[in-house]
Amino acid sequence: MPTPRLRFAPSPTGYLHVGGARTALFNWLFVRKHGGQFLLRIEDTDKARSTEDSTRAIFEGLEWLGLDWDEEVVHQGANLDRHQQDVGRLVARNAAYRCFCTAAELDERRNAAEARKETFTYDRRCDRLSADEVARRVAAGVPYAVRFRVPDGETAWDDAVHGVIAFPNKDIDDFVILRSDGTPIYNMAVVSDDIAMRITLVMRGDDHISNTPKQILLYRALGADVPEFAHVPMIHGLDGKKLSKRHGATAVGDYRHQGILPSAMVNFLALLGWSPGGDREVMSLDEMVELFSTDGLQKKAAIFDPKKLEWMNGQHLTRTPAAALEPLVTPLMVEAQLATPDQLAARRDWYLALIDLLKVRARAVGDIVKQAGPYFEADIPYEEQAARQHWKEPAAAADLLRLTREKLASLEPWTPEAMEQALRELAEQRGVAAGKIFQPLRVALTGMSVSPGIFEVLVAMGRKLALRRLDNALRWLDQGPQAA
RNA sequence: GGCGGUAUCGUCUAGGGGACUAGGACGGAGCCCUCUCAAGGCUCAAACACGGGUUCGAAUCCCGUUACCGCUACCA
Repeated sequence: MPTPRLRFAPSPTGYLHVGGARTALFNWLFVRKHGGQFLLRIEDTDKARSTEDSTRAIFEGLEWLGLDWDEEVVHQGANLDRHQQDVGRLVARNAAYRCFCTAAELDERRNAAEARKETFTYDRRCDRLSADEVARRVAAGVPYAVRFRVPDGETAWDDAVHGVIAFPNKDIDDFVILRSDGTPIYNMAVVSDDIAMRITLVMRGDDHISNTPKQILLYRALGADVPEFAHVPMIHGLDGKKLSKRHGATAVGDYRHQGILPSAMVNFLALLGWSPGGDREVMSLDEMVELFSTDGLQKKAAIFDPKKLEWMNGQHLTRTPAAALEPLVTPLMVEAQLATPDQLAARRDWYLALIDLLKVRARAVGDIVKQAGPYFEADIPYEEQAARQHWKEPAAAADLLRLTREKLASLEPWTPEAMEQALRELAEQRGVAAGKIFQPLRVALTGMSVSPGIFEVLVAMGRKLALRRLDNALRWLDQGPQAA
């Protein structure tokens, strides 16, 4: 087997779509598994729809996902000369011919055929023109397109995911390969570029299956080796239709901003249409490289389920070390005005421990920040629901909180074990369930009825801040909401 | 319409002639753990599209039907 050379060839007409990202991922996994090169080609021949911004978005998306590419990025638009030369070779070899039919004439004939409920196929009338006539029209400056003359027979290939697929050539029209303005049609440009890039395996979406016989015919006519093909399934939305804007976020950048980890995104995308076999689900990129095989590629379209992505993200969040999460979390901490980068850096060990404490309960990066407020200096609000439920009778609640404060103020050492012992003792003395101490304390400390274990909260908060929060809560309970 | 592709729980999938009473995961319901919420553990509901073959035996192989998807441009 020659060294594998695969490519990802997006059109820069929007942002990096999750479908494209997944196709890129499969290409990348194949190359990193078997060795070889993963190349990037920007199909920017459609100048009207291509933008610099979306090209950059594609690079950023791939980089974020960790899909690095080899060699220089190829811009299809820069290869116009070669595309035209290849068309010229096909005409010279008599594999293609000039067609003087205008778009308007073609439309008319197509409509007429449709009206008669017939399938329109180009009738090759221009292929029957004499050489003299063709020369005469060319000399006269009559505009022409170039059509590929589809030979008789059948075109088939052994697809790496579908097995043998065959098309009778009679069902393939003599398709245009060069427009009358001299620019190549998609199939022509792709084949010309894939030959030039020495691509050995074309792995792309299965919406290209019916382009493949045309492309194979082109390779052969050009005298080039035909590469292998692997057509991977599409991604659909929850309603079973092709994934589009109305299904919500479709750009990988959207998920990045929602707080999805790249490792989770890549893991989730890989499982949409590929399986390592067995029950493996949560995997790192390295593990996927290890396990990847085209045998595990699915034939049917997969539906994008955001719920499972969230779950997957939660899994990756708990497995990712705090030090790796920190660069993602810190900007959000700063944005939420909880602390400055310098303050966080000054007590990095404490900060990393806090991230470890909160990440277990997070499904998005931002969830860590949402829970982080109580551990920083600024005063906290009390959730109405929490206060109502756990501070039902203010006087009694204040009473218990005061005793709790006393215990904590003098507690030595400041450890979960000591805290637990002291507070359970208190509960016993007062003849109440331990939860009757813990829950009101949780509200005083965090303002919420949900948090990590209460002793973990106390440790992360530190004695000084914890006592201050208790004092604030007591003032609130004694004097009403205004006093806090 | 023509051509091509696909078809296992709601969703992602395991499965490649007998190990299938069809397994796992998400989501749903419930229980356990427990100071709350997550996490974790356990349990439950939930699928081989349909019809014919082939075979001693079919989710697995073949054919047809149906449904869905794609292509059918001087779009990509």
